Amino acid sequence: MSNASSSESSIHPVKEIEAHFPFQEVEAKWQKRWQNEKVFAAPDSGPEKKFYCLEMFPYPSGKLHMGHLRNYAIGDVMARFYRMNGCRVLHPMGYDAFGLPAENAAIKNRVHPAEWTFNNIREMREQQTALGLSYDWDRDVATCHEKYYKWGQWLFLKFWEKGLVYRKEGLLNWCPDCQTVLANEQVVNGLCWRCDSVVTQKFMPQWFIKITDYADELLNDLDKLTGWPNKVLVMQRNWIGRSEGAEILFHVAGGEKQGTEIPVFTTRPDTIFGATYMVLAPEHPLVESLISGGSQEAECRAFIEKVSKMDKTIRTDEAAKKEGVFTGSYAVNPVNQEKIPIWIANYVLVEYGTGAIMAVPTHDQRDFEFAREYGLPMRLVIKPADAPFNSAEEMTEAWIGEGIMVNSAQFDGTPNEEGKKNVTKWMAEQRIGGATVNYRLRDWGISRQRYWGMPIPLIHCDRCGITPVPEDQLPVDLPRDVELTGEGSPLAKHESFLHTTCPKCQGPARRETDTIDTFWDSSWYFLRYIDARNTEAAFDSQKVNDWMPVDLYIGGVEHAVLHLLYSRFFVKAVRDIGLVDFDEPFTQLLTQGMVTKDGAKMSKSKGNVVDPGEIIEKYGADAARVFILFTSPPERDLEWSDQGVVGASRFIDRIYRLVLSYADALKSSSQQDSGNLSEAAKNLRRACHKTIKAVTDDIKDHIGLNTAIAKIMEMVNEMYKFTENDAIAESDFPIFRDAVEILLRLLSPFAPHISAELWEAIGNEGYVISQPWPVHNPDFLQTDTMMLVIQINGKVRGKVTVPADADGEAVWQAALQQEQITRWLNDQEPKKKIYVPKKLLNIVV
RNA sequence: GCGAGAAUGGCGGAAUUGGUAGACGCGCUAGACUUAGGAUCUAGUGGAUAAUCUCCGUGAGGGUUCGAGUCCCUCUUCUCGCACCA
Repeated sequence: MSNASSSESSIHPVKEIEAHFPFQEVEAKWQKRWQNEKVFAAPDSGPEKKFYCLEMFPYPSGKLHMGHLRNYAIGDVMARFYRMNGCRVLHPMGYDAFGLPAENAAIKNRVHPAEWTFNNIREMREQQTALGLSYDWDRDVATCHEKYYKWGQWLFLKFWEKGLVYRKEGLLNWCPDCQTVLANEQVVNGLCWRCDSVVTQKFMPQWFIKITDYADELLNDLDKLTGWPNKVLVMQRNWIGRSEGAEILFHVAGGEKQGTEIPVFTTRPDTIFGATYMVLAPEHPLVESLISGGSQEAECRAFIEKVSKMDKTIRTDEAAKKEGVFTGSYAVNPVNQEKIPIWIANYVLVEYGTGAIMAVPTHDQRDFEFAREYGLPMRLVIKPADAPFNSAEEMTEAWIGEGIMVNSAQFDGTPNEEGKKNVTKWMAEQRIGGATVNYRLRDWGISRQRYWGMPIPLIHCDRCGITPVPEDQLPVDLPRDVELTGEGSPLAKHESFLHTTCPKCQGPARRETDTIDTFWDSSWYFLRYIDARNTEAAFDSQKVNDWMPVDLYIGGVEHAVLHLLYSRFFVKAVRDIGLVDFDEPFTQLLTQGMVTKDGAKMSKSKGNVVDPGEIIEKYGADAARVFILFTSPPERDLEWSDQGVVGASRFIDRIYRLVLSYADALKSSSQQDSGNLSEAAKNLRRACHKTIKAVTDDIKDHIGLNTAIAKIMEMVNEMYKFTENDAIAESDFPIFRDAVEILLRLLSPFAPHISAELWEAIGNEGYVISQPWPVHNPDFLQTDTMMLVIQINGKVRGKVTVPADADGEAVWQAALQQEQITRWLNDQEPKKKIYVPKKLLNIVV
C-alpha cells in the first residue's frame, strides 16, 4: 500500500509519541470538569425519549469491590450510550446506608454507626468518582439520612392507613448472631442471608406487611416482565408458590375437643376417600389440647421437644427420616364419617397450608412411607389404567399419576382430574370444604430489634392502643446517644426515645422500639432519586410517572426474591395508595455475573480479593473499565486476570499513541473529503462504518459489551494498518480524521477519559460525550467485489473474488478458473450446485 | 429428585442464528529496536504432519441436511435455583 508518492502531499505522524496514556492527570482533569459543569445532571424536561439507568445502590461497607466496579461499569456504558443517542438520561447513585454492619463496627471499634457510615460513603463516593461514572450527584440519597427516612416513615403510615401493616405474635426466624428476627426471604437454606448463622425459631410479636395481598398480582405480572431473565422469573414464581386445591374441614371425634374443626389444605381433593389418618405439625396450636391428659401425652411431649430442638435445615431435608407419634385423638373424615387417627409428625410444617394434612398413603409418597413405617391403614382410591396393582397391599410406592376413582362412593368411575373439581364442588355444597388457593409466600416481617435502622413511626398507648405518629411530627428521629452492646434492642433501653405522649389522648405512651427491615428503605429509593431534594413530599407523582419505570436495572442475582420482590410489591402498593400510576418498577433487568478469582467468588476468607482501588491507581479507570467489560459478557461470571488488565491498558495506550501522533495534523486539517480516495482509504472507511453498525447493534440488542469492545479493537487495528507506511496522502486524510472521530465517539462510553482528552487534543470544542452517536452509512459498506467460499461436498476447497453483483453461474465460472477446484472436481460433473448469495457455492459431486 | 443454564485452543471468550469454527484479548514462540525490557513494533500460534498438500477437530454417541458449534434423539459432566409445599 502506498498512500503517498511525495512528501508534499502526505501527512506524517509525529515520531516521538511512544508515551503511555497519562491516566492519573487526565482522568482527574475530566472528572473535575464533568462535576463542576454538572455535565451529567438529568434534565426533567427536554428530549421526549427518556432512559432511566439504574444500578443497585451499594451498602457502604467502606471500599468498592470488583462486583461494584463491574456493576457500575456496565451501567455507565449504557447511560452514556443512550445519552449520546439523544435520550435524556437519569443515572443516579446512592447508599443503602442502614444496616447491621455499621452497628457491629460501632461495637467493635467504638465509633458511632453514623460516623462509620458517612465516612464509608465518602470513601466509596471518591472511588466511584475516580471511575469516571456519569452520575447526577445532585440526586444522591443515603437511606440513613433523616431527610430520606422521614419519607420512608411517611410511606409506612400510608401503608398503615391502607391496612397493609399488622402486628402478629408467632414463631419467627431468629438470627442469634444478628440478634434480630428475619423475614422468610432472608433465610437462605436455614441460614441468615447476611451472616450465615443457623437461624432458630423464636416466639415473639412483630410487624408484618401484607405482601400476600398482592401474591396473585405479583405472580401474574411476571408475564409482563419480558425484559427480565427467565431465571429470576422462575425464582419469583417458585417463591410465591401458588397452588390450587381445596380446604377441607375435619372435626375432632370424641374427647374433650369433640367437634373442633381442623381445616386441612390439599391439592388432591380427589383422593379424600383414601384419607386413612391425619397429621398435624408438632407446633400446630391444637396439639396441646389434644394430647393434654391423654394416654399419649408423655410420648407426644417428648417428640415435640425433640423436633423443636432440631434445626430447620435438618428437619426439612428431604432425606430426613419421617417420624411421628399418635396423639390418642381421632378425627372424622367429612365425606364418609370414617374415624381416623390424628398423628403429629416432623414432615408436616406448621407454616405451610393449615399446618395439618389429610394423609392419603396410596397417593402421596411421604404419607406412603410414613404409613408403612407405622403400620397405618391404606386404601386405593385412584386406579390407573393397566395398573400393576389392584389394592393398596400390592403397591410398592404411592401412585401419584392419573387414574379412575375407586372406593370413592358416588365418585367411583370418575377420572381423577375431573374428580378434583367434582369433589370440591360437592364438598362446598355440603359445607365441608371448598376450593382455595394456597401460597408459599408469607407476609413480610419487617421488625428488627436493632438500632441502625428507620424507627417505625408507631406509638403504644395503654388506653388508645397502637397509634400512628401524626405526619407533622415526622420524622421520628433515630437518637444519636445510644449504648450499643449487641444485646437487646438499644432503642428499648433509651428512656427519652421510649417515653412519649399519645397523639390521641396526650397520656403517657411508649414508642415502638423496633426498627424497620432495611429492605423497606431499598424498596423505594429509585422513586426518591427522581425527586431527591423534595422537602414537601416523598416525591412528586408527576415526575415519578414521567421517569419511571426504570428502563434498565443492573445488579446481582442474589436479590431475585429479596429486593426485587419487595420493590415490585412496594410499587403496586403505592400505586393503590394513589401515588404512582404504573405497575412494575423495572422494565429490563440485567443480572450481572460474579467476579471470581481462582475459580471462586472473591472473599476475604479465601484471600483472593483484588482491590479495584489498586487497579485504578496502577492502570487507570479507563483500563479497569475496559478490562472488566471486555473479558466476559455482562451476565456471565468473570474470572479476574491481572494479565487481562495489562491487555486493556495496552489497548488504551495504543489509541493514545495513534491519535496523538497525528494530533497536530488533525487539529489543523479541516478539509473535506475530495472524493478522490485510495483503495486503502475506502477500506478504512468501510471498516469504520461496519464498526459503527456492529457496536451499535451489540449494545442496543443485547448489551453485548464484550463484543462491542472487540470490534472497536478491530477498528483500531485497521487504523494502524492504514498508517503503517507512516504517511497518509493528503487526499485520504479526511477519511482518517473521520475514523479518529468515529473511534473516539464509539469508545467514549467505555473509556470516557481518554476519549474526552483526545477529542480535545485533535482540536474539537466541547465534550465528546455531548456528541451524537455515530450513524453508519450503508453506502460506505458497499464493495465492488466480494469474496466467496467454494465448497466441494461441504468442505472448503477454495475462495474466489468476484464482482459484487455476480450470480451463482458467474461464481461457478470463477471457481472453474481455479486449479485447486478443478483438481478436486477431477472432471466429474457436479450433481448439484448450491449457491448461497454473497456467502458460498457448494458443489456436490 | 425437579427446574433452568452451560460445555468451543494453554486461558477469557467470538461465530450475522443452518453457511470459511476459533473474531478480539491474554499467554506462548521467533525476530526488530534497545544499556535494559515486565515498554513498543513485526511475524507466527487448535491438533497430527517435512509440508502454504492433506487429515482430524466445538463434552460423548447417533440422526436430519448439499452443509451442523448451531436443529432432533440418547448419554456424561458442571453451575445455579427449588426441594418433605400436602
